Formats: sequence, C-alpha cells, structure tokens
Amino acid sequence: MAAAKALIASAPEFQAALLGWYRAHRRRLPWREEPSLYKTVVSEFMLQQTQVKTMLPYFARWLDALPGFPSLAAASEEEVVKLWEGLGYYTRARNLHKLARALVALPEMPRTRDAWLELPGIGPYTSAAITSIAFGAPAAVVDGNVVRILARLAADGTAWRDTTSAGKDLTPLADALLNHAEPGDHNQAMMELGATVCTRHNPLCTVCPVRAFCAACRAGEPEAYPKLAAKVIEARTVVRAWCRRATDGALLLHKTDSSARRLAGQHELPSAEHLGLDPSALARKDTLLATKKRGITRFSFTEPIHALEPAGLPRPISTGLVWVAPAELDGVLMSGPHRRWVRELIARA
DNA sequence: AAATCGGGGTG
DNA sequence: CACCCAGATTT
Repeated sequence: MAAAKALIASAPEFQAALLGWYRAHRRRLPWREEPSLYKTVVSEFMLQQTQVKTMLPYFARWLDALPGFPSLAAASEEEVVKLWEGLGYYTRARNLHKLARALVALPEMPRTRDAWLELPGIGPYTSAAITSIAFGAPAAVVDGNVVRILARLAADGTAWRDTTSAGKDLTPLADALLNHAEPGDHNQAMMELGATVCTRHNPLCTVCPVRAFCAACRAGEPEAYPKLAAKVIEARTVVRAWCRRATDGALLLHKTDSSARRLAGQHELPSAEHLGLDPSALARKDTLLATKKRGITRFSFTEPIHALEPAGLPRPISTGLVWVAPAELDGVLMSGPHRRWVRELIARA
C-alpha cells in the first residue's frame, strides 16, 4: 500500500514527533512513577481488555496488599481472586498468580520476548509490552489502539473480521515504525495517542503530533478506519431468586465449584435452574423485586429477580446452594454486578 | 477461525 | 444499544 510505504520511509521523523509529544503530554499513571517490573506486569494484566480509568483503583489496592512478586507468589489463589473482584475476566488474576509463582521459581528474570511468551497469561501483546518497557527489548506492541492508529495512518480500508485479525495484518507496519532506541516509550506513546488523541469517536486530529504522516486525516475521514465486522450480540434471560431465611436473615446463593472453567468460585443469586424450578413458575408477576441488565462479551443478559419463600424451595436443596449470613457476604467471591444487586436489595429490605 | 471470559465505559 | 478497551486461552 502506497501510504504505508511513504510512512515507513519517514519512520525516523514519525518517531521523533511521537516521542516528543509523549514526553510532554503523557498522563501521570501509577506504574509510570518509580517504575518497576512488578508494576509493569500488574498493570499490563489489569489493562487486558480494560480501560485505564476502570482499573486505577484496583491497581492501588493491589500494590498495597501485594507489593511484589514474592508476596503475590506466597498468597493463596482465593486471596488473589478476591482482590480482583469487580474487575472481571478472572482468568487474568489466576494467570497473574501463576506467573508470579513461575517467576520466583526461576534462577533469573527472563529478558526476552520469546521467554516471556512461554509464561502464563502472556500473549503477543503482553510479551512485547513488558519486555520493551522493562528491558528495552525491540518488540512493537499491537493492541486495539495501535490497530486504530496504523489503519488511519495508512488509510488501510481492509474489512477485517476482528481486531485480532487486523493486528496480525498490521504487525509488520508496527515493527517498521518501532523506535529501536526507545522501544518502551515508543510503545507507550502509541497507546497513549490512541487513548487520548486518536480516539475511535471524534479524534483530535487538530492537535495530533503525527497528523502530517496520516493519510486518513488528509482524506478527512479518520473515523472510517479501521473497518471491522459488526459484532452479533445475543440476548439472554436468567430468572433469579431472592430467598432469605427468617431465623438469621441468611441469603441463599449458588456457589460454582472452584475448579469449574466458568464462574469458578463465584457466588450468584440462584437461578431457577440452580433451584430445580421452572423459570416461568419462579417468574410470577407479584414477586418481582427488580430487573437487572448486564453485558459480557457477546451476551446481553436480562435478569429478573423474584422473591421466593424458603418454604417454596424444592427438597433436598441442590448441591452448590449455600446460605450466607449478612455478616459473611463481603467475604465471599461475587461478580461486581451481583455485589451491587445484593447490596441494593439488602438495603431495601 | 471461532468461541469464551458472566466487565465496564462511552457516544 | 452498539462498540470498544494496553487480550489470552480453549475449542
């Protein structure tokens, strides 16, 4: 592609403009103050599919509780996942825990991208990010931000299946533009540009440090790139029960087995299926307490919550159902949405 | 290649 | 509501 070729030819000028902007305008983020390998690793795991703003409070709490690889490796998985509660994609927490245990068992820290790629939770993006930032390794990151920037710079109108596929196609261009003298700052600058200037909607082209290199900006249609296939969202309904024991106010919850692939160790308000009830029998109009909505990847869930008297429970109670006293609720593992629903309904009662 | 991860922000 | 976010792993 012609635009990409011209861009690569002016790589040194592009790098200088980008790096100059980054050093003057970068946000002050916790892992950029007194940087360390541990802070870089923890931040990169939390930032997988999660925006900076969302993970900031979790990062502070995490560093406070587990300040380094040794304390993380020594912690129990239960403690680690509990600290992650609310951030979602809990496999990241389990992988970060496994990673810490793998690293402390090694004679020395791996310094190359290929060595990091062998470790748990480390893929193409994270290996490049960690080794370029912490060790100055010459590896270009390609995340959602970089895909958007490169597609616009080159005005690449390819209709991609998804971001992963686009990233694969654009990796050679990312590598060609990498600043080998400052790979860590170059990578962070690309992502910072995508997060604060070259945004998906209403990009701030007038203040962009690399607009002179951008074919999409010249054409006046930056938002046309990248061109990605539309996602198909599937709607699902889950009827849940709000069931409290009169004697001590304990709440009935369903706990998924800790070894399960999905929802491992998570507590939820029991669904009709958990209870062995017909959803339409549980979902009586006169017992509706609230209807909640949430999304996860390609699903949109609608979850009506119905009051249920303990006397209405089938006997014996199915495995996985547990009574949790109000004082114990904070200690059990629960997703962010469930935590908020339970708090709201307890307060209302 | 496509599905999964039971999150959350934003226009 | 639709789409994206400093993606990785499993099927």
